[in-house]
Amino acid sequence: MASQSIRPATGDGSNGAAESASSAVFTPLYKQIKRLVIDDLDRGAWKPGELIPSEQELAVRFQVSQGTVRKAIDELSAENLLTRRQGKGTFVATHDEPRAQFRFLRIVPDEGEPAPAQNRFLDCRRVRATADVARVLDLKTGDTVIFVRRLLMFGAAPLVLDDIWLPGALFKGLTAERLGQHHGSMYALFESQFGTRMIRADERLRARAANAVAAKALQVEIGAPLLLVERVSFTYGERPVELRLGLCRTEQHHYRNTLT
Amino acid sequence: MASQSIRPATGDGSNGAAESASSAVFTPLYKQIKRLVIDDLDRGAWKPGELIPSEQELAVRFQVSQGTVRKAIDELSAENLLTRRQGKGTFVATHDEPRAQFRFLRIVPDEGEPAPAQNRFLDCRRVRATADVARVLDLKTGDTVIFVRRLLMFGAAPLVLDDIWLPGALFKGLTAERLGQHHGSMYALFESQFGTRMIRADERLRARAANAVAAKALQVEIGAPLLLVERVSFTYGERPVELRLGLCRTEQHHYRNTLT
DNA sequence: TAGTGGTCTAGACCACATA
DNA sequence: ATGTGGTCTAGACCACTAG
Repeated sequence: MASQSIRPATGDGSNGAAESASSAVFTPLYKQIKRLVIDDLDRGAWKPGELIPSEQELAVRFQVSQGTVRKAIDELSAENLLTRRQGKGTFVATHDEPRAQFRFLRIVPDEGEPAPAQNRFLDCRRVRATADVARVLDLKTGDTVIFVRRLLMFGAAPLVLDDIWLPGALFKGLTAERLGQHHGSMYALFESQFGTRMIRADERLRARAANAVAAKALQVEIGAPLLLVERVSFTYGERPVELRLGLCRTEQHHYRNTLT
Repeated sequence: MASQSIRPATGDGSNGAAESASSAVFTPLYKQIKRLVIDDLDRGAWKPGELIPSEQELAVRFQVSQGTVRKAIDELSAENLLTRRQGKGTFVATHDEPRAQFRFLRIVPDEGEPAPAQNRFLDCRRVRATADVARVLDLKTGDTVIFVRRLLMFGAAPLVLDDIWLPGALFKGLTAERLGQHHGSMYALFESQFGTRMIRADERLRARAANAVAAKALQVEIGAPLLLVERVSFTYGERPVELRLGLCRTEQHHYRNTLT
């Protein structure tokens, strides 16, 4: 199965693949393997947290050497789609593992260790997508989307007010109750209960004065400076699946980032 | 040269290195090679932009296979310390190449392409390090540091006000004049004229109300919300070499980030 | 044509986890 | 003992650059 233009095992070291006619662009074998594995992940052949076949098994399946499979998995591992565990095998990455806990939560306290935050869900309902929301989520204006308003608390102190929009088709049955019952990050719930895994996000950060709604929720004065985080999250295939606008107090916390 | 605990070319596939006594921790050969190359970069054996020896030559020098050198260089390339160019060779990365131009400049316009920004240097002088500055830069309180105040302009509009502190010992002779004469990024000047290359930076972002100084420089009202970016930059060996506090207007621009 | 990095293979052995 | 990923080698050929 799943062996499109992969080379037919010639035995020499040449690349007998990715060549159909004349002006075909050169695509390395391991990139093709990578693509096939991503497609399998996308269609849910293996669920988050599950063990995928061994390198040797994939090598046989795809009719390439183990080293070529290895290079493909190396990249998928670097992109946080897969997780390697020596002696055990290779697993589909998940938002549950503590290692990935703060990958999508960049707000941390100025002093001390990042403490676990509590969610308070202020709203959760089905609405019609505005033109803006529809454009970002690649939907049509008026399509059903789920709107969630969440207050993130660090202890007793309100820290972030998030407005979140999700495609209704992917998140049927999402309610404030289910959100409240779940323990762990929202993305962990999304992947385990709705089969949608967030693998990348683009963010835009700005400073913005608190409006009335934000001021009340975050317990600051109207006009107080807040950090606005606009996030679009993507699943496999660069498909956008979440729009999130977060307003954050930054007197005792900050958004951390590393430039490399 | 430079062949410490590297294996003495046994010919089999085993790892004859990194083993001195009994409870020695295992360190892969390619990690050792990587370390040696970084040390060479640190001591300036090859300057930014220069060609380093070929993989084959390094393999002979270090008495390992080309594949092992390759893996070391792969990682250094992924960390932006080296740049590979097929057919040409491997080069020391530099802040001049347009590819790396926006690696340390995350402020971009909401609409349209990132336009080149102009610098206006408001101040540049030698001062004594305060306790805070000394701690961050790993100096002693009272040590000489260079203080630079810069206004970053997008066209005629002031965008970012940066206060920058640099270790005096590393940047002797840095003046507003030399800063003004140089075309290109500050980091490009630092690496070409002072031999200090920034390879990583940690940032903390907050929202903050404009004070009198910032309001005047950025042409906003006092109290207007600004994005505060606190940056500590590092050179080889995790040595801090720059503290930067930037205040940024974000009505028409934003700080972009990608979570992966 | 020669030299560089890029890909691919085959096989060996090491480190780690589990039974 | 077995199976997994992790490292290392040796050698071949491909893609790209430049003299």
